[in-house]
Amino acid sequence: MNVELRHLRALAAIGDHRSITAAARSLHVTQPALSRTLDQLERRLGVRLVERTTRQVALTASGHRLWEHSHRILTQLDSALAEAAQPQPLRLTFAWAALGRFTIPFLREWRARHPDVLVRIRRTDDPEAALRRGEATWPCCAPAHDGPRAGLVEEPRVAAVADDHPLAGRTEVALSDLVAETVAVCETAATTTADLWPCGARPRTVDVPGVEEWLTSIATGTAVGVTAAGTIHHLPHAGVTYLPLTDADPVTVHLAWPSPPAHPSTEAFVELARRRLRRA
Amino acid sequence: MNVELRHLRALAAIGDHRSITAAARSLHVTQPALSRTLDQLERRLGVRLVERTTRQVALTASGHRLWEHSHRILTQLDSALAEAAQPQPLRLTFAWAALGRFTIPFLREWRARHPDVLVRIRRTDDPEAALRRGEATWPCCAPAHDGPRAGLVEEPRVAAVADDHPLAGRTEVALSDLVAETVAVCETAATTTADLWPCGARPRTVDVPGVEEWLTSIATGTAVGVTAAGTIHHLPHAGVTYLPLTDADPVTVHLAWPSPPAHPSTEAFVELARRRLRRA
DNA sequence: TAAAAATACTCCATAGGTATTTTAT
DNA sequence: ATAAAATACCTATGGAGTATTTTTA
Repeated sequence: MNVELRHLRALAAIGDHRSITAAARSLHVTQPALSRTLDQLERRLGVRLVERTTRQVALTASGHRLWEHSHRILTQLDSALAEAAQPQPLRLTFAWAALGRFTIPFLREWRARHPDVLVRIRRTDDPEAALRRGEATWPCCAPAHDGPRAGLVEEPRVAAVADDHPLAGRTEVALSDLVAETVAVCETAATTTADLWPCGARPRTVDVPGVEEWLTSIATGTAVGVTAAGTIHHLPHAGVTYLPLTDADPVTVHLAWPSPPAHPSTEAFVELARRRLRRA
Repeated sequence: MNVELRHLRALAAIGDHRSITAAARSLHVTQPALSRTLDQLERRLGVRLVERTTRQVALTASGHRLWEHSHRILTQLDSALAEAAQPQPLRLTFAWAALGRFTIPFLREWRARHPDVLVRIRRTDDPEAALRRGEATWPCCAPAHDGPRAGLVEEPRVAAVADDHPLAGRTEVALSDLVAETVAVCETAATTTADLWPCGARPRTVDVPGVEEWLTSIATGTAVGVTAAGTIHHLPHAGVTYLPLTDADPVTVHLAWPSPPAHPSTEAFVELARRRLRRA
């Protein structure tokens, strides 16, 4: 059964007007053409859809169902096409901290230079997956990614502990202060693992599936965390205190993008990021 | 933009296979044909959907969105057509009591004689509207309907009062017992109005929008109701007591159907109903 | 250089138009 | 008798095939 959109449009209009002539007018075709289109649809489905005499046009049970479905499907198609025809936003995905304190100024500059290319920034627990699917145009912080990427700003690391944790009163901590703790590590987008500590003097770790669970386990005192300083600005932190980690190497924030680029402005975006944020 | 289903199918397959040649194979068309179809779609939308070189095919941001939407729309279309191609159930709609105690035996006989024509029976507050739309094939109890109809069984009327109403202890009531009460009358599908009482000795009435509200207003003691005896079997009646109404004329239950009939078995159904249920 | 996409061209299937006939009220 | 749907016939658009060229990894 080789049904085409014109068949759906035909049934939709005929059901609306309860008249083939009137429906034909509304579709800007002639009455015989529409008559044949309806006949075709019925033959291809093997079902009577419209009960018609020269005086009266009425939908059958099947026709009524398909009439409703046709309207729904045509509406969905219209919005899908309208959406596709519009310029798509450049999607930027991050798990922890995007570009830290540089995020806002950088996006402001982008907007000034490319006012027509919208950037939509969204947090997700698994930016690598979004990158692989080609869905998110731009995950940040993807150290394990083997596609094209650019190392940008360096962020100092900070420790995250519960507000009522013994360390919370300190003004700063060292790696050695955390060895006796349990450190929460995000499974899909970790910025910090036990490798940060010298071999032999590593804390216990516990895997958490996402940022939400990472924060919760810290706020409840189940674990402590280590992350990039930018996280402080990008995540809610009720019940969590962040402290500078004095002796840990900084994190390098990477920008990664799908190859080939899903969005036409990809190259321009990378270029601007490189110019403004390289080893800042 | 004159997009057709073949464009959606093309994009769906190309997105799946990430190759025009492979997608063309799966669609049983040649590679040049599919190449042109994709090109057409992009031109008609004015948007690049697939970033392609001779070695690599990848969806753009817009292409990815439309690829997903295409799959969804095509799936919906398939099921809509499959549903339409199947024989539709004969829909029977009622507001209060269908055919009362005859409903089950009658539908059993129908099923024995027409095992291939399913009957779906559904309650609604406004069967007349369903009938006008041609959606429900068969509302019952439509005394005001001016289309084709058949008078079938006669049902005695009963009074409905709250369990804790003074009349609830009686074994039967008369119309005069209800004159001092407020009678709830359904706006869209009333079987009983104040006309039932002799002129000059009529009770106060209150309009309710549907059966649900009718039951509630009775159970809470706000009003009492009068309906056909079949209602007792077809409606839940927590908190409501039904009593025979000794001196009221019985209700004639009608069968009404859309003209022309939406379902091909309409005539057969009416005929059987007439034979079995006329003035039963 | 090899594999895949794009282009050139040809053909014919069919959607849609005009003219006319049939049908139901 | 009249208005609307169905049928007959014709035209031309454009979708799909074959053959070939172009491109990139």
